Amino acid sequence: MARRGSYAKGIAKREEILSVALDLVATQGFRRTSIKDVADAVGLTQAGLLHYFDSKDELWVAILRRRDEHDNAAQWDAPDFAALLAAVVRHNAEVPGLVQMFVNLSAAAATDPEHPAHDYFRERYESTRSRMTADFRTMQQDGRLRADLDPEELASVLLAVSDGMQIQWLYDPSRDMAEHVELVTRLAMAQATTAS
Amino acid sequence: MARRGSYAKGIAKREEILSVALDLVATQGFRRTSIKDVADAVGLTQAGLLHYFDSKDELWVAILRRRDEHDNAAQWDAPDFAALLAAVVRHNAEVPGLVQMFVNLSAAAATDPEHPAHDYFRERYESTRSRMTADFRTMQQDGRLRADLDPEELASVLLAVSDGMQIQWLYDPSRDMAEHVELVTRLAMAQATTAS
DNA sequence: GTCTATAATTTGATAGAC
DNA sequence: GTCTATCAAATTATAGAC
Repeated sequence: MARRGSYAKGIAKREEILSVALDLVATQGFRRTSIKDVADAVGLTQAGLLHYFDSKDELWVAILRRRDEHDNAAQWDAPDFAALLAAVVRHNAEVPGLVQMFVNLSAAAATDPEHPAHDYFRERYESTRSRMTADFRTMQQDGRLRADLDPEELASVLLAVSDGMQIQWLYDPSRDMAEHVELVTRLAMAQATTAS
Repeated sequence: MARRGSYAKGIAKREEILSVALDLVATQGFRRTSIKDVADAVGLTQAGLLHYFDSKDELWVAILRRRDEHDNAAQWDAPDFAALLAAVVRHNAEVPGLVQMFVNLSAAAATDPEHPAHDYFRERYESTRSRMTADFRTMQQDGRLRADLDPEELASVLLAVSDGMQIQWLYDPSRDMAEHVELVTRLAMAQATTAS
């Protein structure tokens, strides 16, 4: 079934583009990667590639969205929320292309409301912050999290640490992003006596 | 003295360019501001403006450097380091052009070693981190800072929170950057019982 | 010190054929 | 679904005159 017209092929090609683009970004840098580079790498012309994505930025956003889906679907064997966040961040270090893309796009879209990724990021910050906030409230009721912290503020802070460490990591890959995130979660935990 | 050739005038014009550029960025957004826009605003042609700066990115970096100088020279009536950092961050909210510039350039330069601002940022992260680290060591000796924290890690984290909150603030200006930074410093202080 | 004029790309996007 | 051809185009950067 579905022999020609080949609906499935289109989907597969789209997927291929997404992962090849990601590799290219990781290899030659986000800003040095043009839509034409990606097209060449998947054996298409630039115009051919734009058949799959409306614009360059739409392509980048599609990659970010796919990452979100994977992250949400993944089983992060994490005992608690702090560990989960650290696990995600730790995983990011394995995908430098995504980090580059995230850092650059979130900055570009932040200062331009017309940017194709603006809404994506605004909504992403809002939704992850509110999801984390809810988790933190529960943890406070369970006595696992310090009661004197504002849950929403803490959520913001953790997102900020994670974003900020990505930048520092890009300048100096020897810095351990996950470890720094864990430092903050440790401080936020109840009876945080800290184990080194 | 110095009537013609007018050395002083060149300096003044340069200063004028720097501050007009900053205003433009704050008004119309970093990515929407071209070198020609700045030239128009100061009554120069684009080529005329490039007499003062070697390239567009050099102009941006010059603005950032000037900010650093001012910040370092300023008297931030701050009792301790935590308050100082918060004061700087709080001040940033008054200069949206600088925040936009910082966020965009630090991201762009992070993923491109050839970027004119790459070295500036790498060195800036390194030097501020090490200065903060030294401060924290002293504070630990004085018993003002929790002894179980790695001073350098804490320094990284605070820079990260500050950078990360700038991004969130650009997406949602109602979030208070300084307050979030203070949350972390509070947690790091010795006997952090927190006052709301 | 400032301008005119122009180069030099690069790169993203569209129209229409196959 | 993919290509050819072409546009749009915006900038940045440079050479050389005044």
